[in-house]
Amino acid sequence: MRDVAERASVSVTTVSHVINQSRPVSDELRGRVLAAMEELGYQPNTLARSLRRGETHTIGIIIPDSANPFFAEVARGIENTSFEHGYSVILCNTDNDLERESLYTDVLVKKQVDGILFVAAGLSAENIQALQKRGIPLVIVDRQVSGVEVDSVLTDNVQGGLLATRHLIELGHNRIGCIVGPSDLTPSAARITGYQQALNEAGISYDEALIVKGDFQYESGFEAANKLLSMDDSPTAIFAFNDLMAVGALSNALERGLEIPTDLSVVGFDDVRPALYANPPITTVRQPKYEIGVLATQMLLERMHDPTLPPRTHVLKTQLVIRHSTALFEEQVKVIQ
Amino acid sequence: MRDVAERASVSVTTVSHVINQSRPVSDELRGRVLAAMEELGYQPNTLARSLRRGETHTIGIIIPDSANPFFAEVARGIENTSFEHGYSVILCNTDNDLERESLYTDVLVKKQVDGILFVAAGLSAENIQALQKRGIPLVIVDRQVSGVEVDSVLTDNVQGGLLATRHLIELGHNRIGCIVGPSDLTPSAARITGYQQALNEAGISYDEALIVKGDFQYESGFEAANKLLSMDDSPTAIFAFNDLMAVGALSNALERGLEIPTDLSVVGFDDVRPALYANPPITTVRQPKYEIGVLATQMLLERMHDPTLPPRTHVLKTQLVIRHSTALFEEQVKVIQ
DNA sequence: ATCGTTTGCGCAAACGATTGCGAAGCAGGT
DNA sequence: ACCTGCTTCGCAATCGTTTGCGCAAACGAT
Repeated sequence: MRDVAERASVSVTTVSHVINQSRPVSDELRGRVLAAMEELGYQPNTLARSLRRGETHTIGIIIPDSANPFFAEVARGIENTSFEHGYSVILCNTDNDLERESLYTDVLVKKQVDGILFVAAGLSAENIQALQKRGIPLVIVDRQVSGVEVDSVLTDNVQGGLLATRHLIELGHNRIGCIVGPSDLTPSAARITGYQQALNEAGISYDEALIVKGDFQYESGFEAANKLLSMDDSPTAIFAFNDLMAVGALSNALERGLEIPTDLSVVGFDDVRPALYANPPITTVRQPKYEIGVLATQMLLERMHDPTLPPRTHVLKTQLVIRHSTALFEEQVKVIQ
Repeated sequence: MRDVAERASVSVTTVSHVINQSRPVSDELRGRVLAAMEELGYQPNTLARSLRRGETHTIGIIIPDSANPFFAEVARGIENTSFEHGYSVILCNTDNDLERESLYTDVLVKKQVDGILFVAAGLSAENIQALQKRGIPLVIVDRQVSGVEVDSVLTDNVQGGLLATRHLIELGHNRIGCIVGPSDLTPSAARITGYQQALNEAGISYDEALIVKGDFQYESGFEAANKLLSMDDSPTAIFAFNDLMAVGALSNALERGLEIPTDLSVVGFDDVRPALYANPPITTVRQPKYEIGVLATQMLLERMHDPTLPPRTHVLKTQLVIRHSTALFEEQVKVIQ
């Protein structure tokens, strides 16, 4: 910058001001400065600027696993809109490990990111509160965290659970197996609520035996279905709380010679690609994953511009996507007869 | 830092030196400084340090699409080992767009990342050369780029193509459809070479009609299989150049009532989760995706430590993973008879 | 007593920008 | 001739570190 100033016979002050258009500069000088910058191939030093201005044009995203198709989509939404607004993103996978989440939040504050998008590893609010104490703009995504007032974008998981279960009930099922997620993850709890609500509406009693716990991975879906389908009075339909487990359940059913959807209906959650790839393609509850990322980023940008904003939370609706893994229970009965 | 110095009644110089252990400090003073730091909750300012030292402890990763299961795995390998070594990663998706790749390389140099992991968007070496000119440590991953001498970690795609095709040939197939990728991507070209080589070995003539182009996405695999399977003399086996297309091909075959592997064998490439999820699970050529990320990161770290190193390139072997989408052609014949 | 070595520490100049404050020049009004 | 107000610009402090250079005390060895 000093070189530019010298070459243009002006002060660095002036150079700075023509770069940032932060105060009027005569056409004469502006021209000289621009020319000098051009000739020297000058590029402002981002670090120095950040140090001085206290903003890095970088945001952090804290996420359980960017290789999980659900989060991968969300992350793309984030990365894309960040890019459009001139922000870079630092990727932080926690593997649902609170320790790692804590280490990464530390890194992000040290790097002075301008804001953080946060998918909590657990329900502990500690790391989030630490960030709030430091006044770092923050929006939490997908998983609710109690005990903090903070911007958030969530999906209506109760509605999602309702949609899936009602669909199955309308098809005539009344023994509906449920492959749930870890109990410390809020989305799972909410989907159970939706499930129960739908049963209530239909006057079907809730049977604890039909609930099997998974961990949102394919393998656990396979195992869970294995339990469910080897019961004496096995369910005629399975509602898995994400698509990966649904695909696992499907595999298990297929492996034991069941025909889908004739012998068993299965519905998933999320609408990630693997649900579409399956044979038959799996009926599922769509979450607007990419849009979640976009929306969360927009909220974060707004908060960064105006930290005094009152905390807001957006709750996005889900949508039932009917494919070919679900069918009328009557038909199944007919087939048996 | 000044506050710390004041409180400990020492100079900032000394504070700096106890922090960095960059020169001996008496136990007396060190104790005072440490105490002062503790009491004030002092944390060194990374930005200022980076500005001064000229290193950011940040690396950039330029990648076509982090939501693609293949790259997602690679990225996890990168992120993980970066984290272990105290580096953060800035995620840059290019969508195979050279323009966007160029914009992102600009961002990364401006942000003064210490190094870059680069999966080229095309075969243009321009952006890479720009980085080399600036002396930024760099290793390119997965896709070869000609015209530059640069560290790289690649997979032996010829061997991969060979493995897959040989497997099919050993099973008695001699009309093997091939769903290839975009011709400007080096891995695809190499796999074709492997395919042809295997045919040669077996004395099977190469039939251009059996080659259909896809774009590495599920849908294109579906379409390609559709072409292949509606030919008069349709192939008895299909080799798709990645798993996503293999799954697409599988779906198409299933949809037209074919039984897999009885009526048609299909093998994929990469060994991503969707290949395992499929029914039947798909035989595929495994690339050590996560390890690619790890290795590439290690190479980058080494290069960062010693920029004078001669350019090295690691070529990783692939491995055939036999699952249930491939079977003997004789059996198929028997079934028909 | 003198002399070279360590050892321990601080001053002040970088790193590359931004910005409050003030000065100079010039126009117009009295 | 003097004051006022506007436009244009530069000085120098600042952001929070690192680090070359120099100084002083301590220390054993001649």
